[in-house]
Amino acid sequence: MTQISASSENPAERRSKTRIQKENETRILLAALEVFSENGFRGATLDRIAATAKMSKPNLLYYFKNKEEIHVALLTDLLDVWLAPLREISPHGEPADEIGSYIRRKLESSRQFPRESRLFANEMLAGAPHIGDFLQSELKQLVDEKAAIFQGWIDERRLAPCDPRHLLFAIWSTTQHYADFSVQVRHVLGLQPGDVSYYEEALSMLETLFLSRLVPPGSTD
Amino acid sequence: MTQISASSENPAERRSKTRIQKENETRILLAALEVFSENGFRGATLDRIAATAKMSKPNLLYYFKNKEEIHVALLTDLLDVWLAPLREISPHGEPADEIGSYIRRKLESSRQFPRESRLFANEMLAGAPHIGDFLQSELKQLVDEKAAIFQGWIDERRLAPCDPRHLLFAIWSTTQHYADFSVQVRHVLGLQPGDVSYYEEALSMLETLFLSRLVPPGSTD
DNA sequence: TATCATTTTTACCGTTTGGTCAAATCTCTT
DNA sequence: AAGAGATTTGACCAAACGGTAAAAATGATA
Repeated sequence: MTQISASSENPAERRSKTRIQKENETRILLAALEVFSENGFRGATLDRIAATAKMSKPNLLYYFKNKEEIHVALLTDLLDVWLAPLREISPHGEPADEIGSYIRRKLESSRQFPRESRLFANEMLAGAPHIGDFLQSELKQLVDEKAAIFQGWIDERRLAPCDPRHLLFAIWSTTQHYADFSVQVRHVLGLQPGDVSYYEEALSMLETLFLSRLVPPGSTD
Repeated sequence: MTQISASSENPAERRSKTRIQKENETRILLAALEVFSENGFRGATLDRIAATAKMSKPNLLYYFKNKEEIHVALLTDLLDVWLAPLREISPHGEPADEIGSYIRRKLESSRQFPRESRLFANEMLAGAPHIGDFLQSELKQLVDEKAAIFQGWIDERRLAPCDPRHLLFAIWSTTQHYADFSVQVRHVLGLQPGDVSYYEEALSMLETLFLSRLVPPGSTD
């Protein structure tokens, strides 16, 4: 009697993945990330994903049963990456340290995972049809939790009075901007297509903005 | 002899537009803005634009010769809206006033034209295939000009030392975020789909962030 | 009201798209 | 080396896609 393997003809439902299966799923997801992050869900095509993955379309559909399933797999992976920096914010540190290191983590995430960031941005622009539930439940809950930390600091006069959730929005937008709008950043700075040297200047700017004072006290202050 | 009208069969090339033509072009552009801003150029379809405009597809193509021409028309209109707030920055005002009013203009622009903002964002995410030239020439030039103003203020110690162009990036990202990521903002804040009441809190946050001090001076500062 | 230009519709075309199927090939184990 | 299972491919399909042609309907004007 041979070893029992999953009876399903669908490789995704098999108990343990083969070497080839692991390799190909990785290749597909990488190619899909490239295509989805540029054109969004509707603008992406299976043909382009297959071509990018150097694989025939039916072969691609042997590993993922349809377009949506690939997209969901990418988004699922993405959400962990997206949340990780936020989770690390601690109520026990100094506000300046905690906010500063959060900004650094977020900016580093933009540099390391620009396509993931654009995938997320595309999903937002489309009205978050696939991750609306996540935003309303998991993310909202985590934001509420971290906002409470900020509010504690505000009450202790260790942070300027402000809406903590909007402070988070400001950190998200400024850091993600360098991934999502990298074309614009490069064009305006006069850099070459692949050049990402602006991240150091970006960090410097964001630390000035969030942790020190941009406009000195003056007559109109 | 009857009045000479343009001999072309293409309504776009006629000298003066008829009432119906003006109405229908407006309807089409409005519908196209809706569809393009949600799904990007590739993700949008003529069928959906036609349906949104309550018009048959061939009728739509009677006014615009193809999909790209509609997109170009939208982007052309958009760029003026996008640049307008930036142009107004003056070297003669106080830094805090100029930056403050620029933020207010930008944020107001996000509130009034969220779909235009998302259209722009979609174009960026796709790698700016249609407006890359604009970014490299017109926008870069204007940014350089305004950055020089900021640099002047920095030299005069009226603004903290920072890269002026990254300061502009920070203003762009934070203000546009409220249009581009409005779904996320609403979900995190627990607001209803149409609710845009967060713009007042947003302005308050951004004024605190850019014009005053977020983290008070402390031991770790 | 007759006329002519403008506008709208119906019917269509070739291509692209998401996806299926069965046969062929490959890989791994015995 | 053989058999079973895993993988890959080519041929195909229906629907959606961008777009066209020509006729029909409407509007403006004399």
